[in-house]
Amino acid sequence: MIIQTITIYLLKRLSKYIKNLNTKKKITIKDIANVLNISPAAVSKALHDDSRISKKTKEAVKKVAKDLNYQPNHLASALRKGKSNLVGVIVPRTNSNFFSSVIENIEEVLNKEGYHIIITQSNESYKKECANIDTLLFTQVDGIIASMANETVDLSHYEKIKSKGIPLILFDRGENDLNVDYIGINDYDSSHMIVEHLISKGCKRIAHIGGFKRTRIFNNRIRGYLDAIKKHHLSFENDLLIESDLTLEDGRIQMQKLLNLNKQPDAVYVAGDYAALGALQILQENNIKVPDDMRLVGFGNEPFTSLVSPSITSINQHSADIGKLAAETFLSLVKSENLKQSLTKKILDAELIIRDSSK
Amino acid sequence: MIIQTITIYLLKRLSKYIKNLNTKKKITIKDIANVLNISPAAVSKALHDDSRISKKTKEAVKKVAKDLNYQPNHLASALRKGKSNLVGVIVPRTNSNFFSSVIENIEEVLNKEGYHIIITQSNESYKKECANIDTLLFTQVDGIIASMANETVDLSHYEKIKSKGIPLILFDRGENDLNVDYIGINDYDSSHMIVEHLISKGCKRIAHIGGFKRTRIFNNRIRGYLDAIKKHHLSFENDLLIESDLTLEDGRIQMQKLLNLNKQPDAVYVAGDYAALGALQILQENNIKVPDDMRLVGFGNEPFTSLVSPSITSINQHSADIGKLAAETFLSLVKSENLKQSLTKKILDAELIIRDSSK
DNA sequence: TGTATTTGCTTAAACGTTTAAGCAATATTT
DNA sequence: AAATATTGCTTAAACGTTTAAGCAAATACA
Repeated sequence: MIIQTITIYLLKRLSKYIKNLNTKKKITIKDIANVLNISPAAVSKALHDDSRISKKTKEAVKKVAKDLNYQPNHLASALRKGKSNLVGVIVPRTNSNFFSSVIENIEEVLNKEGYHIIITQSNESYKKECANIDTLLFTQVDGIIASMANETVDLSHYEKIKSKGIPLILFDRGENDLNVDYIGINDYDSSHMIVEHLISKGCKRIAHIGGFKRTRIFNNRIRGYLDAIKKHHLSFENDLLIESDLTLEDGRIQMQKLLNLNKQPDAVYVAGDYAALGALQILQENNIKVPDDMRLVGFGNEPFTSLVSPSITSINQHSADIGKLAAETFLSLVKSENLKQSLTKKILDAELIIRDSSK
Repeated sequence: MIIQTITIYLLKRLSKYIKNLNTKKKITIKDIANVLNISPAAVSKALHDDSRISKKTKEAVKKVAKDLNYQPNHLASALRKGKSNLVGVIVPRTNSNFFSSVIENIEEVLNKEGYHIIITQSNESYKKECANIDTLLFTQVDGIIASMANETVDLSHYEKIKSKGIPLILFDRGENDLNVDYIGINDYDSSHMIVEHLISKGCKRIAHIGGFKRTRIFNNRIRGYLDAIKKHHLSFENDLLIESDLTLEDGRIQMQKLLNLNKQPDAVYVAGDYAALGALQILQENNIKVPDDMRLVGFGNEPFTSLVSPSITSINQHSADIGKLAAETFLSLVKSENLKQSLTKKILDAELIIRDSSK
């Protein structure tokens, strides 16, 4: 009898609030507290399964929260707790399978720990990268995981992140001078491996359409290429080493340049798969048989490399592992109280996937 | 003399605070207020150029803010003001030039009004799209501008946005049932235009590699194609109409299917440029001359369409205008007090860009 | 039985901002 | 000179949450 009375009483209070639902006023923890005649603090604790709240209260709170369609205000909790549970991710672009796979895995690891991610793209532009960092800092992210734009040489905007005491993790496109955690593959070794593979197939004039020298990873690939050439006493000509932005379009342009040489190469190693695809198109348009007349190797193991004909030999960068490691590095940084970042490199070995284009 | 004394006094206070900079404590307006011996309210107003604050105070506040490297806490102001100045953008993917250009223009328009954007990608996945919406609502965005994933049929997660009273604007991939603002091009007419262009070139068996029927825009393109075929009394065969996810890879696969038919088509209209590129690759690998043996038309006017040879005829979707219109629609919605969204379509006319592949 | 511990809450302050209201002091108008 | 308006601030509350501290009541322990 008494219980029934109480129930009816509560139902009345509830319906009063549900009526107000129409008038767009946001439901807060206070509203739930009012319905149940308990304090907002108790509601907050109940929603977070605090051990000092009775099971009965917890259930009641959760039921009312659901009935009222309560949505927690992230701004308020972030402000109070001093952390936003948001992590910013900056990539040059999201179109490549490599970056989107890294992002996917970052997200997977971080979601499990209650973090959400905000993705931004620099489009390889320094200016855009700065703007992205500003947006992320503005949003009060708890950390930033980034891969640098091609254009970036000045690092002051990254220093800004560090100076705010926010964990910064770099992957793929990193920079030693920043003294932060870095996750990547062994570009030098991978490059070396590619050249030796081509040499083993009898190639004598191996060209390299590389990325920009100023970007560390591309520089490493170029060094790996040069050292392997030197090691095997092959002739090196300046014309055979080309810098490129590694887009499909530029791959076409640079390949055409190589074909215009007096002495054409017998193999081309392109530091990116999209540019390699462009190169392949030009070769086919010029009726040059791949791999018979010219061997071709890409980098990145984009899905299409196995789909085109001939399929393109490439390097698998273990994007999933890189993403997971980056996220885990962030988590371990926020868990360790005294944030003092240092240059900690995690270098994964890459894998050469040999396909028709170099057989 | 007095001024000098005051200056020295302030410098001392300042230096005390600057010393504390090293101990990572965040600088707030309170700190600035302490340095200058004024109230936090005055600082806030000074930073916002309130007319009731003297020029002298404003300058002093801004100087100290800079010296202390003050960064406003967005969470606090968002909480207090009840708006985050953040707008969420959801796209199927950011790789296509169309979407990245739309995003760029959204950003340009919104930045001018003090808004920042958060980009999320659905990767054409319904599940991912729901997760994106949750992240954006969690971040308390002031509005959402979205283009729907291919997979999406259930609209309840979009209804969730509407029910929270947050402006929702759809573009390109929209859905009438949601009754919100929509910006797009006239897909039906564009499709019609393409078919008539091909007919004018003497084509009799025109195939269409289209998107998924369930997606409104692709359905419209299919209807435009069918109606144009019917209007000109061309024969229609089921085999000539194919559904595709419009990736480069699938373009290759579907083109191959068309080539395997007993009676091959003499023209192919592909509803996306990437898939059109894939189709072109297959045609060239099979030594089919484009446009002589087979005419080809794409959709979207991606930059590479003009770069490949033969260059590909395509439809310019006016991505910049779409982005600007979407952003402006959002702005006008937040400015109008009583947010009551209705199905307001802004349909732009598209433009057929005729290139070598259909000449 | 009395004492210590645990349970289940409440109170109140805090996070960093913005803003309505108010109040002197100064400037302008009559 | 008195009345009014403007300038330049301050005070205090608010946004919605979390959390340290505290306090009764219930339970456990000796």
